[in-house]
Amino acid sequence: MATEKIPDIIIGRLPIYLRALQRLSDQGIQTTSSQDLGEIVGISAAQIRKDISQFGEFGKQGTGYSIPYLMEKLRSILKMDRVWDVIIVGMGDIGHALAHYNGFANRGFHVSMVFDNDPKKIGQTVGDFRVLDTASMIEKIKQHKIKVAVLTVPATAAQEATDLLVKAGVKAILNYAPISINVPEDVKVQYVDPVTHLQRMTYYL
Amino acid sequence: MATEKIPDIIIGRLPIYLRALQRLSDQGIQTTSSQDLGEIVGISAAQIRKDISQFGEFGKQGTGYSIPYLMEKLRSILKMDRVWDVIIVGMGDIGHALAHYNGFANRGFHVSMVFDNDPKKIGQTVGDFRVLDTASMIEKIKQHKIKVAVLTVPATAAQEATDLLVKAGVKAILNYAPISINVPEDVKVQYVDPVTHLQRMTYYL
DNA sequence: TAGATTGTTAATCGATTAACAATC
DNA sequence: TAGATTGTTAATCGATTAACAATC
Repeated sequence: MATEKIPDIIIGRLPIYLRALQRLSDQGIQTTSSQDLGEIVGISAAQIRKDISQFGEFGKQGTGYSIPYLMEKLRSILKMDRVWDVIIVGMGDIGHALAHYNGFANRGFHVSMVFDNDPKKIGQTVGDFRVLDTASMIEKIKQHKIKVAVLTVPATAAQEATDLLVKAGVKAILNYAPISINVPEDVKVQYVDPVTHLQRMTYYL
Repeated sequence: MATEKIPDIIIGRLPIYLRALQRLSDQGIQTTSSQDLGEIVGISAAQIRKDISQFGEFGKQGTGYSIPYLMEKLRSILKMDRVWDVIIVGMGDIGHALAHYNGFANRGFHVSMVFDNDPKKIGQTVGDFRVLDTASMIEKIKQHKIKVAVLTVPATAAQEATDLLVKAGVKAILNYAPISINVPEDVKVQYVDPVTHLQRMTYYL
């Protein structure tokens, strides 16, 4: 164990472990090993053990890891021992789909508001939400102390929307717009662009 | 230059460069440097030069890279000098959103068919598509020689659908189901799971 | 020419793997 | 106890960065 700085690449694997553990847990399985887990997620057993051991000794020699215990630890490490309020910015098709997505609730996130700047969309209902005006976004974010946002605006609007989010105090942005966005160092961004992901694979075809 | 095996991590950055170049090109810009490009995408200039130089000498000392020329080269490397037919499997909210997404066409992908196994959805119209029965999927994939699929089924159906895709000859799967899927070595998978991506960031909050 | 920027080398830094003592 | 599996070390492997000669 060592609580120095943990590489980002390790942090990136923890949610994958957690997801697999949740799945095993749903199947009523109580215990797993680095070997088992590795086969499920496609990562070597040695790496899984090394990753987990960065945070403590959560396993037992001979028997492996208690799934509920390891999940609790991983959740706590990832700050998933609470529910995070999230906003969705941009009510196009993807924004709609995410507003309806029921996979957030039981995995630690709660969509609390959705925004758009199109007068035709503002005030309309999407799923359980009324679409709010982007003009009021900074205020609303500050009011609710929102730290996490999902960006589903067109590429042309992405940087402008990002700047608003940053100004309001958002520290984590999941960006569905197909463009790189610039943020201060203390703001994290993750990119979801179907085309970019597809292009990563066509090289090998 | 060296045409040995190129690391996957480099291949993964090329689509990001390409996307940024497209954007510069749309703005009428003809030339860029590793410095410029690096600032846009948040990657060091040295790394960009090194990545690009794996494939040839595409720049000019003193002036940098011709954007049209570099784009052409990157497209060719990524096999984006053609249009790839893609199918979407699973017509839930995300499948719907992707079926309507107009960002595929001008970036090298063409959605050719969409599938679902729900009798209520089969035969219905989604965007420009008629929803086809998953039961006919293997046959249709073989017939059209489809190599690329987008998987937007529920987690519980993901492995089964994957097995069908693999059996039919699909070699690249963009998986939106929140679960790790197992495929043979010669099949590539990219994962898109909003929750996993969000959890990668909450650690830092 | 002078200035700018590439492509590439060598050095550094970081991540992964293999192996095994410890121990449940 | 015997078998299994962890946590950790050392070795290997790979990626990034800094620096600069080459050259446009």
